[in-house]
Amino acid sequence: MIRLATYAPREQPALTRLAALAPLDAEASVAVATAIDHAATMRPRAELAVEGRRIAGPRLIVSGWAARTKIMPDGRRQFLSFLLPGDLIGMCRQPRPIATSTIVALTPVATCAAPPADVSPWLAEAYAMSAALEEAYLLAHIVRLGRMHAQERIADLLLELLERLTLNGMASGGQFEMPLTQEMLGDALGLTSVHINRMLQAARREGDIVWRERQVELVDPEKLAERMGRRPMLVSAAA
Amino acid sequence: MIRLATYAPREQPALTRLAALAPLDAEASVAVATAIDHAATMRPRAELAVEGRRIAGPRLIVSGWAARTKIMPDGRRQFLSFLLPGDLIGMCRQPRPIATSTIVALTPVATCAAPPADVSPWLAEAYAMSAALEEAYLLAHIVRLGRMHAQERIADLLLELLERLTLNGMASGGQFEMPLTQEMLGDALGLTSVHINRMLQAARREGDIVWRERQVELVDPEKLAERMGRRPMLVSAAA
DNA sequence: CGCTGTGTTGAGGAAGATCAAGCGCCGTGG
DNA sequence: CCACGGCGCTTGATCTTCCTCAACACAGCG
Repeated sequence: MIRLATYAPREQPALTRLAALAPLDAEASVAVATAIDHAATMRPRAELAVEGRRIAGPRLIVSGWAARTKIMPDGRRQFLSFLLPGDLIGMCRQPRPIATSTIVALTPVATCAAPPADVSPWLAEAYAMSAALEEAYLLAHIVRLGRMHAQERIADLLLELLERLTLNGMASGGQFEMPLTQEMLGDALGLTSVHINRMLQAARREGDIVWRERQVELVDPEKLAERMGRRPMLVSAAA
Repeated sequence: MIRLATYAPREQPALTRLAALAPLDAEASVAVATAIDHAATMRPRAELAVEGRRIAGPRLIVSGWAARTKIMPDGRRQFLSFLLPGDLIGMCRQPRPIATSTIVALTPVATCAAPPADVSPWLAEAYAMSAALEEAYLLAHIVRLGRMHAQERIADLLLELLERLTLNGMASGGQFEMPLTQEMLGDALGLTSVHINRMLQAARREGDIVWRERQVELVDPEKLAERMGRRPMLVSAAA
């Protein structure tokens, strides 16, 4: 299902992801690769976009993790989604390039200008797939928050992250590097970090996940996904 | 803020909304009005779209309420969003017209084919605004589910509905007709109908809302919005 | 060396779920 | 015409999940 095009070396997650979303031709691959060469990096906690403010232009995440966030007047914070290498930001086809949410870097993040879609129809296709996936993940997040218990929320989110990181080549064998703190996980899942901690311990005790030294392993992703009634997004989006 | 164009009679909420999103010219107004004349109606519980299945084409809600839903294998149900007169469905600019979620009619619903965007640049503009608003409401819903208490969720959702129904002319003076049952409200807000019931009573006791005979009145929407740190979506989207 | 951020643990409390029952309303069918 | 059943709303009792507050261990880092 996940195909690696000739021009998508494993070493470059952003290119790997786009090539997996659509079979990029040479023009597209070169455009993306050269764009990546001109990436700029930001520190953790830096804001890649601010809600209500104009966006410079569409950008591509080259490395690092970021999150779209909303902060309530009393300080409560909610992560709307995570942004991983290969994800696009500010791709509104709208005339008004206004950010609908604030985006904050969770780790050191490198981004580059996203090559315009008219470089190649395949690149445009990849962008379209990316946008469709993004919406699908937003909807999945609503279900998580609305109808899942703490343990389910955690498992479901980790499965999503595994899926996405597998797509861009940053995960394999159910294992990936996890830069998120338990507090960040809580802010994404509508829970407190204390509760996240306890539920993670339970999951570890039950042998579902192994988590040490910033490395997460989902012991049996298929079984876990089955238990949650989860299907891979790409299948449903591309079917 | 909400302007009524010459061609948007109060009697037609769908047209009213589109005209409020962008100043429609005669071509656009006529196209929409004639499309509305060919609306088809469906019964409650009928499905306007099914997740993973192809969509016939973009459609415009003419009257009635619908909801995007996800149902988990064990029967848990989550409403992703509500669809009101003037809302569009199936407007994916994607090559693949696949529904990302199931849409079910909550009341008798009339829909018509959405006039193509190239009828008029103003109509295209209205569609773009509509899409931007839809995303903004999705994000707001995530915050509701993730970080708000039951009472806040209810108040916030009612404020959103008031805002949207005011935009299409179906509400005035903080008052509108409410076809949703308490169970539907629960399915949208990630709560049980029992708890919705109790929280509604509390809100009534405190004088925040009046709800009888399918009519909802938010006694002081501005104060309520202030208390929740809520701003009108259109302002932030169009600023 | 103290500081800050992250993970961990405990005790107690509050929000919301679950289970169960009853009520009023309305459409349907005898 | 009335009995019936279904649906939506309401209420009570009880239980679970998750939060809050607090403290402490540990590591990296200036």
